[in-house]
This record gives sequence, structure tokens and C-alpha cells, in this order.
Amino acid sequence: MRATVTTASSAPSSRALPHPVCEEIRLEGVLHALSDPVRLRIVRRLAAEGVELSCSHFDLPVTKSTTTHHFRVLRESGVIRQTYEGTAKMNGLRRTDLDGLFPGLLDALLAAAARQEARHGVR
Amino acid sequence: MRATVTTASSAPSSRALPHPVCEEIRLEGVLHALSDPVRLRIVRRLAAEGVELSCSHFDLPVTKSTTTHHFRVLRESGVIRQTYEGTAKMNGLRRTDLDGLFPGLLDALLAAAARQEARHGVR
DNA sequence: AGGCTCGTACGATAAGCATCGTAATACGGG
DNA sequence: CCCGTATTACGATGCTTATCGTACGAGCCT
Repeated sequence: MRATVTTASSAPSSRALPHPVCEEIRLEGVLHALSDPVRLRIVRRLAAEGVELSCSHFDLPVTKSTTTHHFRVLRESGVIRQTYEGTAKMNGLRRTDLDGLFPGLLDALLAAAARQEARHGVR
Repeated sequence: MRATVTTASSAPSSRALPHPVCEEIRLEGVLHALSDPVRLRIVRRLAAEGVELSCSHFDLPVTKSTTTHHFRVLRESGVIRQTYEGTAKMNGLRRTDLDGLFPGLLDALLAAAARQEARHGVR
């Protein structure tokens, strides 16, 4: 017997994705999330595009399982927001929240990443 | 008062402390180093004091062994510079180097840390 | 309905890391 | 020359994490 998912007109799907509220976002967690090259790459791409992207739009050097893991770390640390949209899962940077919590931090991090890439070239 | 300074130019002792040069400092490494609460605390203290401090001037909730470990991580990631001065080991923030590599990043990180402490500390 | 695509859950594994205690080393002073 | 202080080195341990493969569930399309 399956759980009759009550009318649920607000949420398009029954799948719940827990996100930390702003007060729960920890700087250490954000830094740890961004200290992984794969995750930093994801965040840079999200920031560059400026829109929500589905997981499959990223060309990452890891398997799908690992990709799921990295997106979850980013979501649980408060860096991105994930929402289901049909079969796709959309990912958006929590820019407003992060800027409110740590003004200027995200921009400084993105600028630093861009600078490092410019210095070392794309490898 | 400097007493019995050893031979001025070369290393004062056989103890070598390898530091990364600027080009070797990686953003991911810096973020990883600062994602540990103990290390973030060390860096904040160094930034606040603005001068070099010996390891024993820090009151950290870990043993000496662990303290040594954290200082080494900070040094190897390029965040601090360590030099021997007699029996003491002095630690200084590599502010100039970091500002040159990633302008604004260190200040943004320190501001973010201060903001988080203000939020969670004084009510 | 049946298949297709996207993403998840669940193990499993191997590496990394924060932590500690103890023994050892370097340096300065009596 | 020995002693005390400051710090490291080494070895151990338990936890976290990055990675994978495979099997499963959820929604779209014909």
C-alpha cells in the first residue's frame, strides 16, 4: 500500500529535500563544501549561468552516484537549493541567502577561483 | 633585545620548514585549511593581533600534538608562515601573499567569521 | 502499458584526517 | 654540562569522506 500523498498542491512532488535555514548555515560547512574541486566547479558553473540547472547538465569527471553525493553536500551545507521538476532536479545557488549571511564572501570566492584558473589555465 | 643572533643570512638551525611559494598555493587547499574550526580560530587570532605569535600563545581545546598538526596544515596550505626563533616557533599570516593571489578573499573570510560569531555569540 | 531517462539508495572500499599519548629533539640559561 | 621549556615525530585509533557499482523509484513519451 502506498502512502496516499495528500493533495499536495503546493509541492509538485512528494520527494522532500531538506535544506538548512539561513541560521543553520555554518561558515565552516560552506568552506568545506567548496574545498572540493568538483563541488567548486559546480558552484562556479551555477554562478556563471545564473539560472537553475539540472544535475545532468554538468559534465563532471565522476559517476552519477558521486555526482549525487556532491550535490547533496552542497545542499546540506546551504550553498545550493535543489528542487524537483519532473524527473530533473534543478540546482540553484542560494546567492541571496549567502550574501545576507556573509556579505561579499561568495563574490570573493568566485573571483579567487576565476583568478586561479586564469593563472594555471584549464587543465 | 636580540641576544646572540645566529649567522644572519642562512637558516638559524637545521630545522627546515617547507612553505609553498605563491604559485603553489591552491584555493581548494586554503578553503580546506579554513574549514576546520580550530584552524579558523587560529587564523582569526593571527589576523586580529597582526603580529607573529608563538604556538604556545594560543589557548586551543586540543592537545599540543594536535596543535602542531593544525599549524602544519595551515603552513602547507600557504595560509601562514612559520619561523623558528630560539625554542619558540613564530606564526604569521601570509596576508600579502594571499591578498596578491586572491584579492579580497581573506578579508571576506575574516568578516564572515566575525559575523557568524556575532550571530551565535552575543545575543 | 511499456519503455526510457534521470536521479536515489545502499553497500562496499579505500583513503584521508582529527585526535591523542609518549618518546625524542632543539635551544637557552644556570 | 645538565635542566627546563618549546615543539616535533611516531604510532595508533576511530571517524569522515570520495569514489564506485548495482539495483531501484519517479516521472515523461510513444
